[in-house]
Amino acid sequence: MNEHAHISGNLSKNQLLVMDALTNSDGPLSAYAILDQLCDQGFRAPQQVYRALKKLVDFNMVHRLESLNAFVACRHPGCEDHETLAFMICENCGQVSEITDNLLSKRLQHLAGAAHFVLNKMTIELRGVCINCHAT
Amino acid sequence: MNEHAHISGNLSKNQLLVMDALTNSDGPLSAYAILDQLCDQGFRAPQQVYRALKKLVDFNMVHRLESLNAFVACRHPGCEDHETLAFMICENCGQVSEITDNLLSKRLQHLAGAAHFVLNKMTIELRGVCINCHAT
DNA sequence: TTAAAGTTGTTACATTATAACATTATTGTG
DNA sequence: CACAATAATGTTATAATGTAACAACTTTAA
Repeated sequence: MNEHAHISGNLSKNQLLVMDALTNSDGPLSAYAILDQLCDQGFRAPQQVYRALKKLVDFNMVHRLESLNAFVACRHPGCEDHETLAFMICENCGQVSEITDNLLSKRLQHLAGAAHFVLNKMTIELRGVCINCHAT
Repeated sequence: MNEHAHISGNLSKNQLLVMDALTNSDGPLSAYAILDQLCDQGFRAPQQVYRALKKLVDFNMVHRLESLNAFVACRHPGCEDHETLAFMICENCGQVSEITDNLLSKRLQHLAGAAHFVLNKMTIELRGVCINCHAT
């Protein structure tokens, strides 16, 4: 699989099945929830899900939400040119929205730089209640 | 247990044992690593650890690192008046340092506010290599 | 064509976390 | 003090999440 694998036509069978499950879901899914859904398509063991997820995360088509132990399809507009930085996760309805913000990114890089800390990865997850769920 | 429980004299026996284990550790510990350490003191089941951890996290004496599934004693200077916002986690030595930064905090609140998202909790974890570990 | 890399299937196991129930200890109030 | 309410503890069992390891098959590229 080459560096253009993020075009879904290049995905393997299992990768495509897992990607579809996530894309068709309203919100994040756990690996085992995906496994349950894909039993009909022949999935039998968690490895089949985890292996596909690993690739999809590598391809930046799927994000892992650390605070939920769950995975979500990338829904950021313009999936090619962005770097998703943060997530807002509604604790009521489960909806996840992605944040790309240059000021935030710069500030975090500054803080790391000031500490001479070489950044590999940033995990930023905001938990709360989305606009639809606190409509009074 | 009242709102002054974060004074360690007010901790229960198990809470104190778990707190000591974390305080004496170089870096974060998993719940089961704590359990192993405390077998000598009579700990037998994970619940004993998880229950103490829950309280210590409530008291803001311990932080949970979502990206590690591990716990770390609060080492932020001036443990009374701060709100730890973020963590830098060295993937080489395991050291964790805490970040309190007003600009970062304000930016995140602004982003949430702009989306009319009511913030409950922020999880910000920076993974990388600390200054001691990339000394060339 | 054939070696390398990628993908799949499968069994077993490791790690992390919670449910549920019974009991004991501590605290605040009349 | 009595005693109700709250907090803490001990324990067994189970749920949920994630990996190791091995064997086979498929695709890719020289």
